[in-house]
Amino acid sequence: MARAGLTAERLIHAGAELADEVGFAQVTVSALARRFDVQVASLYSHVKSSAELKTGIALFALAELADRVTEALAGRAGKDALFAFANAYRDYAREHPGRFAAAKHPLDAETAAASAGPRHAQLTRALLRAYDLDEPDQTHAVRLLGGVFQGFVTLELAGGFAHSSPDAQQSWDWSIGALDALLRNHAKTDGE
Amino acid sequence: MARAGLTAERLIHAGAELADEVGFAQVTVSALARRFDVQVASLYSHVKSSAELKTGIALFALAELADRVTEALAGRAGKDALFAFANAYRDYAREHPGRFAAAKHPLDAETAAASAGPRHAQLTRALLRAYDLDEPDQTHAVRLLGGVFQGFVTLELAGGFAHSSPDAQQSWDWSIGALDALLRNHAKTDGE
DNA sequence: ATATCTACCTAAAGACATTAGGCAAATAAG
DNA sequence: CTTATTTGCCTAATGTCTTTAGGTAGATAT
Repeated sequence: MARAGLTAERLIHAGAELADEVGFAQVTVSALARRFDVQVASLYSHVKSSAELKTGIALFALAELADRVTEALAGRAGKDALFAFANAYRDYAREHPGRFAAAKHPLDAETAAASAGPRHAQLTRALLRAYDLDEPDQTHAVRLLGGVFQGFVTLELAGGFAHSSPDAQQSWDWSIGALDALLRNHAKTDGE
Repeated sequence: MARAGLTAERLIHAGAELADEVGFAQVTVSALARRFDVQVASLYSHVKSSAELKTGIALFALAELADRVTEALAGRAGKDALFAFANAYRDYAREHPGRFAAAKHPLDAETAAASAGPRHAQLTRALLRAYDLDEPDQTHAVRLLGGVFQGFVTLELAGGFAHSSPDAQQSWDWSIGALDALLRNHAKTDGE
């Protein structure tokens, strides 16, 4: 029999595609084996376990998303950069809902530290440079923005804003615009 | 043999407790049967399926959370109400991480409409009354707040802010305070 | 006390995860 | 080019979870 040519990378990538098609929760070793037309046990030469496979997909998605954001941020600053970051994030989630779900997959501390997670934080700090925030405000802002992006997009993808007007796009633009104003108001030593 | 006295309600409640102990994803019909010391198949007289059980826990958690928020909001308005709402939400998630995860469980449109989800939106609108926003700004604000609460708390619970200073509490207070300012700036016909 | 109902049971089948051990295809050594 | 070695994929088997079908005994009504 001809070999299928499996590798951990191909499995993770196919797992990401499968996640976008059927949902991250439905990504199983068995489904992946069917997709490659091999026996289930064969995958275990390349991934240690189902958990490791899902972690691999999570790391892949986090890195891909960070790449997108990096590209979106290039040559921009201030409000322009904020919108570019936010839209890159949201667009990725809408194009790749399964990978986005994977990116939210919990990682143990060690894995998280080696993931693209810290890169996301760095990208946010780069974006915030134009807003000229003191510490610890900058860290607060990193967390607020992370929360808004992830939370809003998650709710939108879950259908939370469907069947009601105005459409989600408008609320998104309004929210990011409001955050821009919020950040400008907090520049440097500015209280309350 | 003495009967265990199972009912759908007891199963859902026990499922919520189990979720807090071992994680919502680990709540299974089997684990619940072990907890009640009955055979697995016995549960199927009370719940149609594993999916229905999880949906039941999700609805329970959403309602419980809405109750908490309702209580927190009583007699408060403006910034005070905003902090009360936000803290009730976050405290619930920290006290009941499994139920909080359950509350994020995707529901089909019909179930979602009959859930406490719309009540959450109404509570947010009640909170926003003091900020005197025009439509569609009020809807935008409902969505922004929903996103921030859910996103920030999810990231915090996932350990995203661990091992770094300042602690999450400070970022939370800063963020909610900043949102209060944001909302005040957008009162009525206020552009930019 | 008998009849009905139903809560919980046993039994069985199907899906997924995982491990152990085997064969054949790719690769390296002669 | 042949032989030796590695290793990619296979078969087989076990355990867990979900779900359905049909039975029994304990609760409830007559």
